[in-house]
Amino acid sequence: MKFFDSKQQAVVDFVPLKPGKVGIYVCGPTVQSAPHVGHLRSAVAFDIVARWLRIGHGYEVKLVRNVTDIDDKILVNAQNLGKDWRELAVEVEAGFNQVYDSLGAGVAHSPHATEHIGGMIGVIERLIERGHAYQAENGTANVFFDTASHPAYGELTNQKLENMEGEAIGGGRRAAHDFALWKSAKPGEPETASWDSPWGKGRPGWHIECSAMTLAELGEAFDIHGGGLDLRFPHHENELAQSRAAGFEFANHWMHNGLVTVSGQKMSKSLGNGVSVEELFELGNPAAVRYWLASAHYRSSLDYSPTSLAEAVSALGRIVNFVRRASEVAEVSVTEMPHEFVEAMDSDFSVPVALGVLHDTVRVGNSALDAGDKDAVAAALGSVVRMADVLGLDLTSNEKVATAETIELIEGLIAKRNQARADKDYAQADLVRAELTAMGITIEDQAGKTVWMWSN
RNA sequence: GGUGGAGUGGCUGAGCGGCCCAAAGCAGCAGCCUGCAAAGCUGUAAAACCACGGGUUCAAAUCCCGUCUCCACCUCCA
Repeated sequence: MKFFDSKQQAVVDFVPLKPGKVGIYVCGPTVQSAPHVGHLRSAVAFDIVARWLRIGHGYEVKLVRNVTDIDDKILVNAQNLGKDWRELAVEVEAGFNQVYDSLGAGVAHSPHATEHIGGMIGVIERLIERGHAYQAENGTANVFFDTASHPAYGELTNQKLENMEGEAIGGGRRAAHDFALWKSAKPGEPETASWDSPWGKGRPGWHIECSAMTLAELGEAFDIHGGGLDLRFPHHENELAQSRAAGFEFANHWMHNGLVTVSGQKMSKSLGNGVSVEELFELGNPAAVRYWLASAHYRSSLDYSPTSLAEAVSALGRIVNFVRRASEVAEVSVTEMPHEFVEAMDSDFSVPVALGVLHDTVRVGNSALDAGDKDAVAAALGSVVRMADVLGLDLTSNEKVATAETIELIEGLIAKRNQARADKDYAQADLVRAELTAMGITIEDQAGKTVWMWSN
């Protein structure tokens, strides 16, 4: 299989460093405030990558997504809310996890920055020993990475130091592009937000967290480092520089997912055009949201609009409907995935193409249903279920989950309507149907029976 | 100033030298099915002349050159 390596800027054949095993590290959220759509896109994109490597290739995949739980913004937001920063971090993280889980994009390994302070100090010490980092000469505990000492700096984003805009020199920084590895504790900050280090009390810089956590979770060399396109610079560039300067192989490949836009513009906190997760879930169930998030290639930008989400709801509904109908006449059998699907996934995770194949299979299956060809139905069903599994689409999301009383009520209404139909009292039948519709229920008259499901 | 990416039907969105008189989904129209619907099937319209102008090639949406427009990154951001 091949995918686009965003460091090499080329499509490459993927060969795991260790046969049969794949290590992936994806930059997770800074738990400062509630998740927005961009976080979801990244999570779903890399979840699909991991699923495909597992299901499609049988690799043993370790997918790590970190949690940055100490950061300037967490401290500021906590202070504004009048609560302990650690409490805020825990709360926000719980919110993230709930959303990730509902989308089927939860992760088994989620190291926290605050659990790896020791490892970060270790990497920093190593960098100082090797002459790639220095403590600020202004008497603070600040430690900076010395970009001038690392000629490869800029290799990830193909930039030259002299062309880059830099920060103002200050705080003991020697050069504009040197970045903080360790940040000195400042007066007024909570005591709990600083740790002892050889350079004095302080906390880690953002980039060093990931270098230390990849090392702890995946070792000195691992297969894929992923994250949103907006993290390429400076975050990933700096991570790479640190880890390489410290003598580690680091990531063999890099993958970056495209951003979510609104009317063509990047969705971000700073622009204030964020669409909340709640808003999304009002328009579609989690499976439909996932479908939508996957509906554009992971490297393209994905433009948000209520309409595009509504289309995802309909498109997914088509798949769900097929599986529901097919399941009534056939068992899910273990079936091969269509070649076209496999090829699509193998060529840079072309999910949009894969979805096209999935829909083609659904249409074939629907035709088989109409023709009463049970073998063909079973084949299509098995195939669709497997493909949906690869993409992590939950096809049961509008199954009849309801209390016994509700079910009884619904079935009573359906019986009432069917009696009216039998009596040819269609006005009455339509009234009952309207009642059901108002309850959020859609019904389908099939040969000899009427089935119901939740609308949407 | 530097580094990348993108412009394809009404909408979303694939394709990236010949299988493209361009996938799939959504939306539309007609027929079948239905008491009517829903779901589904079948068929189908529109100038999709693939941003624009040149070029290469037997062959270009796909390659090259130029132009325009848009986006991202170079400050925190998935």
